[in-house]
Amino acid sequence: MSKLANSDSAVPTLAVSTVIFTLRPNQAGAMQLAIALVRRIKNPYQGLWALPGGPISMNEDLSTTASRNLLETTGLHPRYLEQLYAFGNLDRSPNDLVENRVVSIVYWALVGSEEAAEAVESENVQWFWADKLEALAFDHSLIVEYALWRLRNKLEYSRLAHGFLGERFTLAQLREVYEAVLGRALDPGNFRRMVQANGAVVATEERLEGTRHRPPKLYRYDSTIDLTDQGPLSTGERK
Amino acid sequence: MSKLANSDSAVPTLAVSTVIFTLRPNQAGAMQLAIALVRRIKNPYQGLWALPGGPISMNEDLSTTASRNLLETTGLHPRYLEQLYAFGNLDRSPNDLVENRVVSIVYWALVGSEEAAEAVESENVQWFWADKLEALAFDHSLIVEYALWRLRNKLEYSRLAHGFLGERFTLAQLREVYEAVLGRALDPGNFRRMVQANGAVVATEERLEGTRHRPPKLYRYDSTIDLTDQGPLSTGERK
DNA sequence: AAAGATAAAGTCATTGTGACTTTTAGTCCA
DNA sequence: TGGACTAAAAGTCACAATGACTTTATCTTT
Repeated sequence: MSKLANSDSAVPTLAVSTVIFTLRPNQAGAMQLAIALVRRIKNPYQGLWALPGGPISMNEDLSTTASRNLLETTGLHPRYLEQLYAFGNLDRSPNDLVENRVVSIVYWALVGSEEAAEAVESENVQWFWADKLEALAFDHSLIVEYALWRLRNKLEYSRLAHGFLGERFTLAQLREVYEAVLGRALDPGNFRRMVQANGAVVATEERLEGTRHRPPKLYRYDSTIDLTDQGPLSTGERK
Repeated sequence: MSKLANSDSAVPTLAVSTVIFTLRPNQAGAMQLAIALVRRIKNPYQGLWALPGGPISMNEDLSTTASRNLLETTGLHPRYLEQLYAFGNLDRSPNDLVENRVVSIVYWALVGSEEAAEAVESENVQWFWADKLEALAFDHSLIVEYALWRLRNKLEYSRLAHGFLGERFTLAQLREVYEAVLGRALDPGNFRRMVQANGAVVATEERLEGTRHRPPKLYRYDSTIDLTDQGPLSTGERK
């Protein structure tokens, strides 16, 4: 008798969840793609890891709910946020719980590396490497796999990498982001050519000092481009 | 006091709508992209045209709800069905109706030309040319615009055109589908080369007789590929 | 001053593509 | 019966994009 909305009117519950990506250095010092997960503290799937999320709010846009929820559970501010998919199939919950059907509108987010380094990591909130995830609660493994695919695709014709980096960065750092997300090495020369032809990134006068080799130029994004969201709601050009 | 689920527990209503595409010959006999719309018979927006849709069902997958609803309101069977986006912003309804917030999970569908020709067209269900739509109810104009963009994009690296065509077709017919969807003429020679390089389409032994010129070969799709859906739920390769 | 390292620029072959031409194989009509 | 007509089908050419690779430049370290 605890569920108010769900018990007799029998409509699915609406929830918003988010797949949170960042880049973190591994033991070897190389950047690697990581995902923030929360531990479930009640059944079903108690003890397993799952995507952070929560119920929808009556007075918020969906994306606002996603980013507020993300902030509340992990303390993180998304640098990029986009809707991924609405998951609502009947078999999402264990068989004996079909009465508690949940439709999840899932977003995915990027968080800057610096912020991710400072943040959280409590008993029940932790970072996991994206390429070796254990089995997650519900259909969340499937969701993460799909989010990974979208991230990798979108990286190519978008300036998504900005979501991981600071204001100024070297081309080697930018390439490291691409390599970490795509999971493979890229040719430095060809990468440079590709980035410069694209035009979204411009060189500054500054250089990164303190390396033990020729100091690389620092670059920045063209700005004048809002990163957050996309989707059908943007008024500008679609890309 | 009419709304049961919505009055005091205050959760948004969940609905499923669908953007239904087909190709129909215009006055000049050329194929053109069309969309099926239904007329609203009550407020808000009474009398305006809108996307067909309905409430979610407790015992159906989202895509099943979409295709059932599509069949019930228009009599059409979708040849292709894919989730488009979940629309749930606060400003979707007129200001005085924010209490009745609706989150719409929108699908888009393709219907074969022959079936579309036979079907419906009643007082309250009609086909409209996709490129000259009047203003629709709610945010449905925005939704249709986004669906059009997705259709045009997906056409390129997918065998979507099959959703409009029959089993066997000439390359000229296939090209006509592309031209209608993309809204521009394509070079016949280059189109032939592109399709054959792609490999999704194979020639049959048959030819289309009865033309007043050299009879073209009939082609068919490679089959072994299920067209319906895609999205994160497919087990096969992602494309 | 030489070694080591990466930045930065350049080379080369292959592929994909838009615009266009030529050849082929049928129908239509005088 | 034969030439006009039409679109199918194949081919040509120039150019842009890209993967693999080489060369040169510029800094730090020893």
